[in-house]
Amino acid sequence: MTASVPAPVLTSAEENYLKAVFALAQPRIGTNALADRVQTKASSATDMLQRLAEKGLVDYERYKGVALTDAGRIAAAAVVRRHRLWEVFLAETLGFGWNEVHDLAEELEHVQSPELIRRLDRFLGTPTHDPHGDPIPQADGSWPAAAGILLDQLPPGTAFTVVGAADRTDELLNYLTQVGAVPQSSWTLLEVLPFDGTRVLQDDDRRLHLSALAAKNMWVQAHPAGSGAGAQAGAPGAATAQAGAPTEDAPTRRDLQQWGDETPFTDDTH
Amino acid sequence: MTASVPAPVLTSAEENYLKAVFALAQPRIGTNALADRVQTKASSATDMLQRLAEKGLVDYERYKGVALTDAGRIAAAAVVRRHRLWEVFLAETLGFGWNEVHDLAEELEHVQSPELIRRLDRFLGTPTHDPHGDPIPQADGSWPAAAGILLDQLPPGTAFTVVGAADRTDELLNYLTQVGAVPQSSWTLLEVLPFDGTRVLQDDDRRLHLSALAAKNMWVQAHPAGSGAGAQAGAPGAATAQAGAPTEDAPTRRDLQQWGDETPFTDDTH
DNA sequence: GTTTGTTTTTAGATTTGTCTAACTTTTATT
DNA sequence: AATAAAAGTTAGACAAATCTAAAAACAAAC
Repeated sequence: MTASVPAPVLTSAEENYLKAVFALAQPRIGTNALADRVQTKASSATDMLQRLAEKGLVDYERYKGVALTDAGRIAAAAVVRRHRLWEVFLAETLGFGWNEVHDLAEELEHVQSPELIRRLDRFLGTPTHDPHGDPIPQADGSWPAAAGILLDQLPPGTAFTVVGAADRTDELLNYLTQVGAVPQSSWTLLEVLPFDGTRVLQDDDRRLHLSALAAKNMWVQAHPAGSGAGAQAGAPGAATAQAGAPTEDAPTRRDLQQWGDETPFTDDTH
Repeated sequence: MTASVPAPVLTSAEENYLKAVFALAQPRIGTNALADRVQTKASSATDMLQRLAEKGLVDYERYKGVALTDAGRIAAAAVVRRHRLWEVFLAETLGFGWNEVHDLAEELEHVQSPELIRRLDRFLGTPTHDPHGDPIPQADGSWPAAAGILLDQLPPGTAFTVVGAADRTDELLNYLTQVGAVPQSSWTLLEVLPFDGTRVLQDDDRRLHLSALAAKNMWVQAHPAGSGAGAQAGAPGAATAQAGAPTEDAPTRRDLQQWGDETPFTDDTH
């Protein structure tokens, strides 16, 4: 039954543009930058912007770029919410690595059903952050605070848990996965080499050197001061791989207590 | 990232037509019947059939209807597999009722990723039948046998478990859901009224009258001869709603031991 | 074996989303 | 300010998927 699928309020293409505007429009964003982001040509972006403007989702002015309207911001947040919930599902429930979830979530996010998202959210234990540490817009429209701080800012001698990556490129994610610095893994920052800022990390059984650049792009959560070696910040209740359905592969992060308040909003809305 | 989604081998529309041909082409199916099924006009069906024929998926001859080729049969089974696995997920994991899963699965089935389906299948415990009792084509291409027999055929005095419905219309599913004759519920067939064939069922605490027509459209599995009152045929290991994610709503069936061998192939491929 | 009626196909148009190529506006440079 | 470069827009075309309207093929009935 093709027609049993209800006509979507927004097409997948419209949602993708909206998400891109949301991600890039600090105040406004230009046509070229937008086209670049959604992998089309500027002319296509112009067309779409005019359509979105007609629907009242963006504030568009010829030659002056676009910004989201309030309605647009709400619609975009809904798409981001769907995307990130699916990412959590793919990582935690199905065991995909954090470097594999994005593209699939990109497809799943366009399935239209508020009820589906509500149930998925509930099943996953109402997570606050996706496997990359990005905040998941909540059902009430609120945005959780950052999942942690950048490894960059952590004082030496501190034990911590990896909770995400500020840079979600395959290069970084694959690298971190390979060396085992994945979400939920715990380490101690032994020292910061004075020469180039390299971070020396210690695991239960491995020692790892990370470049300053890598450290600047890893979200971590420091363990409470007086906590022992294997302290884990993870909360129970969320859905991990289950009995009868053994999933191997990369582990992922879990919802953790909040931190600062300055949601850093690193441009990308994956 | 629009372009990060790989170009699909088949578009959603192509998959839908394919599924329809698969469902209806006993030997062959006419253009009108097909158009009817996919909710389009005959002219659109003609266009699409010519495209599918070019791709080698159907054997199409002007004015003579279509049949699937071997390649088409394989492709169609893959779509049906995806659809039914998602139905199981929606029902068992997210707690949707069996009358709600079809439309959503219709959207989810077009997400392109063999790995996703492999993991979903594993997570669900490699189920053999969907919430309506329809067989799920297995990864190796095999088709499980029917989930049970029709309530129609059950001798009075037998205890049984509901495992599906041969008619998946909203009318029947909603009705059965309302009276509690849902998948995994257990009953005893007390008697068949001689006048009109009404079935009298007995629950732990309720008595229920079902019309002969309803009985003819319910898949049930008889409990083993010497089993007591609350005997349950359900196997463990599959994924139901989990801790931290309480899902209410309708329960659903579980994989059960096989039965006959004549997979009845009731036309519809939902 | 024509005629009538149903089924199927063709022809032409429409919508969405895209493209290239050409043109216009804005911004930066000298 | 004049001009070159960059950014943005318009125009025209195309592919997918659909539609309506009209023509063609087939099936039956008389």
